[in-house]
Amino acid sequence: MHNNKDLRKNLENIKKKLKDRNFDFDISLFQNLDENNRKLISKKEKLEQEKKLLSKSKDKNNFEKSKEISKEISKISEDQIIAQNKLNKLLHILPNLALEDVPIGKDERSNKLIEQFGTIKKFSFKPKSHVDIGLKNNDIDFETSSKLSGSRFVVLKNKIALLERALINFMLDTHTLEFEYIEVSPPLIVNEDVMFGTGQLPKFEEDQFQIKFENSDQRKFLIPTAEVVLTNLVRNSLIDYNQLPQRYVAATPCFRKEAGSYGKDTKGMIRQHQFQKVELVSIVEPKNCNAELERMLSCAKKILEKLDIPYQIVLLSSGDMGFSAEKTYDIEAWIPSENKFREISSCSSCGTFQARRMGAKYKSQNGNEFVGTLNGSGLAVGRLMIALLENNQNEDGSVTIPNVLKKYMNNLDKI
RNA sequence: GGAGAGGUGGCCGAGUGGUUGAAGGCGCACGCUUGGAAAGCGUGUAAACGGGAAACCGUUUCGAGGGUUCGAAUCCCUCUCUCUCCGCCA
Repeated sequence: MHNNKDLRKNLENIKKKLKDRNFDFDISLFQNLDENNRKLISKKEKLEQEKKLLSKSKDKNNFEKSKEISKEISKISEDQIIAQNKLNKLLHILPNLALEDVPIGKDERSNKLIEQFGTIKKFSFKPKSHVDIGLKNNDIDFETSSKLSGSRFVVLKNKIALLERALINFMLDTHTLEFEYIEVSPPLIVNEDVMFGTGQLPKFEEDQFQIKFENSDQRKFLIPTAEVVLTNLVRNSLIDYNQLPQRYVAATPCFRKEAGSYGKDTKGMIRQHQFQKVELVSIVEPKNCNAELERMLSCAKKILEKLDIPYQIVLLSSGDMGFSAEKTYDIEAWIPSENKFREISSCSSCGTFQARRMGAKYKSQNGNEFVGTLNGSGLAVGRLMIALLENNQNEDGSVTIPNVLKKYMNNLDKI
């Protein structure tokens, strides 16, 4: 969410920057709604002041007049709330603006390759996909999952289930012990305003799974990522500056409808309605957002380096970034069966965009200011498992367990 | 699910109809004191929105929303959350 005053002052500039985010901002619509709203506010305030004076006078002769003003106020208030809602409807769907060093472009074709790590293994045989590898013992079982839950779910069994747990533990240990993230085990169901805070609502409601409780008209949602809960840990709060930065990590299931992606990645575990993800979130002073983004990226990269999986870093273009982001790096891991890199993490700085939505501030030296928020996958577990299985596969169909993972895998060398 | 008690500023905590945006304490900031620090003393310290170049001014806000009243933190209703006890339960 943007600052209203900034918006008013820099309309043309912001319109241009929103265009870079593929958002067509209607300036005159905004101005009409904004002016109408402000007109009603000042009208209301004048009446309120008048009424206040009358009641303070405690003069019985004024009481009738005061009653009349009350009626007028409630009528104008209704109009004002309607005007405010109309304005909010527009403001709430404006995406964040891209930082200066973000490449401008409509879509992923303008993304910028930053670096590559690791050497891509040359197989002496045709590498199998994770789906085929999982067919052994039926440990990645899509047949059963479709029976249970339909498409885009999976049942993992045996050593593959163990591998999932091992990867989660390995990542959590790395982030907590080496990088000072605080481990959190959060709720997976959250309130509507929490989803608003990080920007999933109102614009992306169709991607979310909604939960309805009995005897309540409140809507709740399954989290699409732990970013939602971890970032909102600081919602509606005022933090002392010496309590920053705060760094949180959580491994949670994530739930997504994946609306609009029908037909895409239908095979295998790449795109599921439910998947495990280890998520990193930082709450920082806004001036430190950039440094923290680099730090977060390096924490996520470290996981792939320890597992010796080749990856590349991509700086997303303005048009390819998520709604709340001001700058995003994707980490893409090498997938042998597809002969290409695929997204396994996305690390974003959101500046103060989410903090405004959440009402998250800190006491800085110059008064109370909104905090900066960042989030990144560290990493997506399902996709990491795919990368690991495929990159470490042997001709006989077995998969070699990397050294760092052995202690989490009951000391197995291979599966 | 039953019974009770609560939700006040960054935090704790007074406050039961009229300058209460709100005592007191803690915290924080600045100053004095000190060789330096701590302690001590003094001063200051809510937010949102609107107007203004700014100083500043105005309105709102005591969990949320309604109601009573000329006037509500204070009275009434609904909702919500927290705590305690009982029941049930992984």
